[in-house]
Amino acid sequence: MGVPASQRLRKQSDFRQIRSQGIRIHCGSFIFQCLQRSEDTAAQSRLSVIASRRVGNAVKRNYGKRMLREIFRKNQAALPPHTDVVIVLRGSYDTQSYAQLEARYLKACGNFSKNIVPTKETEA
RNA sequence: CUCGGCGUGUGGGCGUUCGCUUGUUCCUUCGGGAGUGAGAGGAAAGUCCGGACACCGUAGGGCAGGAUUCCUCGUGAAAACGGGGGCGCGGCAGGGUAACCGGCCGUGACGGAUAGUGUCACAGAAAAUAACCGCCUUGGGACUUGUCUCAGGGUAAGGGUGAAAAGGGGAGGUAAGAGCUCACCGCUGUAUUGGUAACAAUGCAGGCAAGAUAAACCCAAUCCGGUGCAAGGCAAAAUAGGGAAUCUGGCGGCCCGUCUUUGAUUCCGGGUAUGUCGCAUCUCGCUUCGGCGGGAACUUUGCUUCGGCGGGGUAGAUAAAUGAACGCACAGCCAAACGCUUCGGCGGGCGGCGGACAAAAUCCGGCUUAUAGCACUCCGAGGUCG
RNA sequence: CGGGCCGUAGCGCAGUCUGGUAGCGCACUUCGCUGGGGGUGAAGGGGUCGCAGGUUCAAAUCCUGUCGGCCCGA
Repeated sequence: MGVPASQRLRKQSDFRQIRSQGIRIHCGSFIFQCLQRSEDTAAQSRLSVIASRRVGNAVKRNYGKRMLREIFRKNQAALPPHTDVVIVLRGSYDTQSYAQLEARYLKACGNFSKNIVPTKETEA
């Protein structure tokens, strides 16, 4: 796994919270969901990749998870701090290369940052 | 030489950088950090079998249920696999006038149809206690005097139907027929011989009594307690030892027996489904001392605990670790110039694309299925040369 | 990891246990009733029974293997 254990999402309650309160961005071959936690919790961003059986066999599922984890690891600076990310993989991911997936991921991160920053300013 | 097929083996290599999981050593401000090792497969897959291991405790007996099924030898804990043989079926070539015979190759879930029950559509008289037509015959009647008709009897040789028609095709025999009789073949029983056995050969007898189906029920023999790592242990947390029904007994298919005992079972509702252990050092060969057993006192031989040496192996994740980027050669696919051409193509390689099937999840042994390319054995087809 | 169920006409399902004719509803085609549509009536077409092999005279059905889909169990 390209991400250490402290940066993985594990609890069912975390998934439920992100699913209900987070922002969802469609990126073609995957769905990007994320939520910025309050600042008193752990400082690092966290990730989880979901690949259902509809995506393909075990080899295809694991390969997609690894690529997206690698993208997350290399581009942590693109995210606001202490953000939880859930990526739902779709079956058509293998039509795109690693570089194409990375570009879509960075675009989604940029959209998320633009959405989240003004709300923070109004709250402040 | 090319192409195709069955099977077996192999299952992309090297290097740099950035990362993940984990064993171990050291340091630590107990958060972690540093060093050094290890890190998917032949099928990890499907979950079709068998076992180890764990728990339950009706593990005793019987019934039910399930599994297996020619013989023999070997490996193995068992499932299973392999060698050889027997029998049946199919194919090939050969011998023989023929019946048939032995040979090679392939193949078979290959116990039992005289233990019993069931089923056999349509067609057909009849589908398993066979009389429709036909053949033969007895008695009565009619008349055209050898035919018809009525009542009865015998007959499985012939007819057509069907997947299958009651041993086979001949000779004798008869009113017509019939294993009624006879020889051969086939069948059953029995004896002898050969073989460890399955089975085969021969003799004698019976005299056709015996259709198919057991991947229909079933019978015979052998084996099987149930549940499965979501087994189960520990720790922590949470909560309402709540409500209803049934039975007075309950207990993992049922009964007997046994054990325990005053509550038991089922349903509804609620809560928890977190961490950790299980969960990763075994196997093979040789051998010293010792122990047990065999043998006859010595020599010697079989098994085995703790050791020693050597070979091989040694992943342990849990929203689930093996990845990403780049470079170099080696396979493979597409393919531009250009050359040859019998105008069908062949050679050639600028350049581009780019690694088969598929990923551990308690472990092990099998089975089945999926597999690009390469190598090898065997088989088949085509071409060329001698 | 361990269980269970289902693949039959375009769709939803019977038939499988107990072998022999593949059927029902909606949909589809043609025709009639109507000026047309809807509705209704009549007639008709359409199925390798998931795939492969085997048992049998004969397989959707029995047996074995395999592919796909669905569900349940802490």
